[in-house]
Amino acid sequence: MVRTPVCSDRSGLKKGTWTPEEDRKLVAYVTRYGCWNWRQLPKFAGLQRCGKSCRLRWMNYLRPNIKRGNYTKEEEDNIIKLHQSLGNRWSAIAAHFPGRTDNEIKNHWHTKLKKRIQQKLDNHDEKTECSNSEDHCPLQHNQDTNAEVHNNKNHVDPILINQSSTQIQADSWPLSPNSSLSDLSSMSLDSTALTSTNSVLEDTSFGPLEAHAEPISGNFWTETFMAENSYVPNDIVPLLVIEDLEYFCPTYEEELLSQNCLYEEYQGLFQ
DNA sequence: AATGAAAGCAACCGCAGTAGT
DNA sequence: AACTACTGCGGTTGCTTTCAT
Repeated sequence: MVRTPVCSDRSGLKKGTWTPEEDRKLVAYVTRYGCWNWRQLPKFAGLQRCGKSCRLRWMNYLRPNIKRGNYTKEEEDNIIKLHQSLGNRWSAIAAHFPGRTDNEIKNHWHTKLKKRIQQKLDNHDEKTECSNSEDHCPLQHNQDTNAEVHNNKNHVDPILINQSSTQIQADSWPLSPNSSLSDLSSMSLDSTALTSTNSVLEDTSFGPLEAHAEPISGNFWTETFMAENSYVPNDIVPLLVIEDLEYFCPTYEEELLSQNCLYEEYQGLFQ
């Protein structure tokens, strides 16, 4: 059996920037059916994309609760600390920052933080002229040890051992790979995602997926929801799950209306 | 206003890890 | 144990935007 490439142009798959229409289709599909198989998903969602591309788009931009930009000083300091201890393990670093993606943190590191550190190093070198003793260059020393740490998968993150920062709560904030429907009510929506989500209301264009998708039932949504949304704030869970199982998606249109209602309710909680 | 350089960012690619058979 | 199918990760690319001249 020959494995077909996950990403291939031979079948005319599209590459490059995602259009709002593609976003809408992806959000609509994942919102309704979840990510049961990324490789098959584009076919059923009506997308001329490879599964990998769909996954990336969802994970980095369309997934609910994504935070974009506006890094706080505390976040940046923590990224630097974590990078010193974890090296380039961006997903591990991102796990400490709810709503941040590994890709964005990686980009932020390369475009901002790395330069900042380099400047500090340069300044430090100028002031101390510590060219021959690493004992006098602790930051440099830390960077030098990164490779060693990076190569040791069993390395225990010292920051995790004695973690006092509220920003860093690896256990309580795993970066869920599969946030779904219910998170829509708690997400900090970027404009694209919001547009896409709202547009879902009008999208009934899925074709052959019906044959493959799970029927929408309480179990389907409950199980998916509970499994995939461990980081939904506790006070939202009852609103979304316990009280609203019936209310939750008895039909597609009602489901989508529910999302909007829940989103509005959630917004109301914080006003 | 035009243009080239630099910075920022979204997306792609290839590899590693893992589950299933 | 060997192989396939799939997911996830990190490195990298290249397009777009911003800035400087």
